[in-house]
Amino acid sequence: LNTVKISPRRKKAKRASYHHGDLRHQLLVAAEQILLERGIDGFTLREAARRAGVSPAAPAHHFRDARGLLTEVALLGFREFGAALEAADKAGGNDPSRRLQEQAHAYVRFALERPARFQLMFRHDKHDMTNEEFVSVAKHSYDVLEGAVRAATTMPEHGDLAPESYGFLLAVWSIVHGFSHLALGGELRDQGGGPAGKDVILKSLLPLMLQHLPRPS
Amino acid sequence: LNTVKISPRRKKAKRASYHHGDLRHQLLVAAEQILLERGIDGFTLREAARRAGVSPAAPAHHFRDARGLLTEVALLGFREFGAALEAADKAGGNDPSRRLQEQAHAYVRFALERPARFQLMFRHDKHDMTNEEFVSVAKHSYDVLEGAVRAATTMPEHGDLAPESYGFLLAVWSIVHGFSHLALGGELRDQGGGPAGKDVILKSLLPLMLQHLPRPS
DNA sequence: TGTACATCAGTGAACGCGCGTTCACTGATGTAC
DNA sequence: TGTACATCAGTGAACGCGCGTTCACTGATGTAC
Repeated sequence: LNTVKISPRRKKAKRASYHHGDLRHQLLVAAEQILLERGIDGFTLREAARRAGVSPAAPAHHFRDARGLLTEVALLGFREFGAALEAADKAGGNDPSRRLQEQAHAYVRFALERPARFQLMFRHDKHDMTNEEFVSVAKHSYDVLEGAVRAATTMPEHGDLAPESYGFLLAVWSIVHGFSHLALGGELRDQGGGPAGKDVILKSLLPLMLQHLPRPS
Repeated sequence: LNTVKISPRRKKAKRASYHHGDLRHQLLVAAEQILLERGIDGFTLREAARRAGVSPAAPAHHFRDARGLLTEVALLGFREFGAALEAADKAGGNDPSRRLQEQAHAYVRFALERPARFQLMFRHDKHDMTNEEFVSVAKHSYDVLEGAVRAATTMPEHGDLAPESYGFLLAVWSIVHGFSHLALGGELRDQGGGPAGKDVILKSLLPLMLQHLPRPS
């Protein structure tokens, strides 16, 4: 009892052992906080180490380098993103149009709720594109969206996409991606008047926008 | 004659005078080259000075600091961008739908032809938002787009935008903005198969996408 | 047309900064017997 | 249950780097008379 209480080297909550035990995870958490607070270019490996309460050399035992850590954050982002799209797709039931609407909504919701991850996910200069797992997880998100577009345009599940379907896919992808970027970039802050917060935009304007994207024939 | 030819301090083409004479402009040119080659985060003021053949302290006589230079680049970008949108709008004649299509096309074309400017223009963390001229020039581009949307949705030229019109505006803006970002981010490189270069996308897919954005009522 | 002088637009050396990464190290943990 | 030893996951000091910016300076240019 006493030895525990008097044990040296406790600063805050206390770490029972010399080894951190959870450092890898905590570095990822710290990275995401930094991305949020300072933006992607404000990220530094040293700051992540600082927040995890560890020396600047410690992260090297868990990630090859700074880029390796960010790649992992982006990978986790795409995992969650893909899962969100899949869940939305399921929520759309058998109606291809609803599946698409749900996915579009989920896409924007993810971007607004996890801005740090979302923006990092598409900053290819910040991660390691030779990481096969990352590439494949990212591809999967794309496939989920493509699946709903195939259904909406009555295409078979495999084989080349017809040009019209590809155009349609691009239209949907562009609109949700563009809206997400505009919103995160603060581009919509001024215009539009009214009491519009992000929720209002999501709940009333997104459906309005999607009205303009009926599925072809 | 002789004095000119033998004049010292000529390195390459020759500068007749001690003063540079065109430094401000050349710094802007150099900045844009750097943005192109190294991306926005690869820009440094010293590198711009280096390319202009001048000491690192020289730029301070023309721009407050590094951010000031980038703000100027972005401002020039928005000027050209706004002009391109206006020209496209005029090219659409009296047909609101065509005016919109032309503007959308011009939007994407600008992004693909001037990627450095375009990406910088929307990176608010890199420029000085207290610069009134910058803000007003940026606003003007938005107004040009809004004008065509008003016409397309039979709204008066002034006064608040109806919610449906605003949704429509957001849809058009999002789609061209999103497409531009996806293309510049290399997101469309792999998928889609076929011989698709950027031109193909622009000429065949953009119209396809816009088909899905008929004007309301 | 000259001349005195103010201003302009450069130089180059120096500053302090925080960064990513490397290095030799060491105490803690896990494993084989 | 002990013990010997390999491996793991940290430390902390140090490295070299390029950056933005400041400073005192100076030669070139423009202006007033």
